[in-house]
Amino acid sequence: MKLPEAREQFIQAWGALGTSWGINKAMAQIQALLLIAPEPLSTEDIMEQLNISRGNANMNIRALIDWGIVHKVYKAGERKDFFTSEKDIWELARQVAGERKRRELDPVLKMLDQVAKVEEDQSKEVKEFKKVTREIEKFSHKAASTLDMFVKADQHWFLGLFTRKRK
Amino acid sequence: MKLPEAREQFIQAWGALGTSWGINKAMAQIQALLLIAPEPLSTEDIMEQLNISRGNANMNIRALIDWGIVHKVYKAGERKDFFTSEKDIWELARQVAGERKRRELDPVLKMLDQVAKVEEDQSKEVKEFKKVTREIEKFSHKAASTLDMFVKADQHWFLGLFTRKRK
DNA sequence: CATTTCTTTCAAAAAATTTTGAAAGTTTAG
DNA sequence: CTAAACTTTCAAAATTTTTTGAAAGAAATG
Repeated sequence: MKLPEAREQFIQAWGALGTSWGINKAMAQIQALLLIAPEPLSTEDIMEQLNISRGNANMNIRALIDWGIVHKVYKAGERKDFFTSEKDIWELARQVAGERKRRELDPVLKMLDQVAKVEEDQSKEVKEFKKVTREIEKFSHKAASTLDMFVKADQHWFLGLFTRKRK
Repeated sequence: MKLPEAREQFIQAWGALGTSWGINKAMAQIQALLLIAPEPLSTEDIMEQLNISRGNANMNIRALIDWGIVHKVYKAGERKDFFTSEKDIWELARQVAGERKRRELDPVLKMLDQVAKVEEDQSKEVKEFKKVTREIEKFSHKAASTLDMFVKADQHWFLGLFTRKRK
């Protein structure tokens, strides 16, 4: 297999994966492109390689920067902005996990806290509602602290966790 | 807070959460509704409570059944189909994790295996491509086996894993 | 086996999301 | 300060996804 074909496959698959995780295709593909690029790329490089417009490229580069996984790089003697992706896959995962927790899990926790205030009574509707939401709350707190741990942990700890012999 | 308000909040939030994880709103909301319903609901119940069409309800109920988290229930003396959600949140998480692994992670592993065949040469483009994809492959295999473990594990094991004192 | 009840399908419509590109804004160089 | 280089914005267009609803299909009833 030749590089251009492999590249194409990689970028397509990364885009598709992004899509099923609620990340738009262009954003995922830009990230894929930057991941495998040995040097930082300019907006124009990205536009050309992925066949997208300037506006689209600009918007999604900013979104990636907001996620903390793409960085602006200044090249000496160049006026353009250049961009690189975080290349350490563990760091990438940590960053994404932290952001998604903050953006999605934290609001759920807040909602669960709110709905926990529903008045207790004898109806089975309320009983079931309370039961289920309480369980989700417990689970979510567990998930939240697991994620926090992952975000703070070093790679070695996490790797060791699952290879440790189970008694 | 009264039940109808809490219900509404819960269903809305669940729908929004689904949306940012690539699950359509109706599907997530149906699941939320079934989760907190003390008794199985019919398609009509769901249509009424969520204000959605018959086709929409039917489609998404089937999708939830495909995911293995909603089940058909036969009620004695009733001709209609009734539906319940899996209520154990751990089982729910396991089911979803297993399905997403199968649908999304496995194809990525296949793609990585494919692109690993790219011809080695001296260009830094190929070198970087190989380096990054190899790292992603290692990470993905780790993720895959962690998910497999989670899917097979009992709740207690997983809970214990993260509360165990770290040395 | 005809009728009623219920479920499924799917083309068309609606809604949501993404993309474009041109104009406005900013920064840098001379 | 002026012009050129570059970046950002955003309304409109394109695309994708979701939803609708009516018609066709199945299954149960009497």
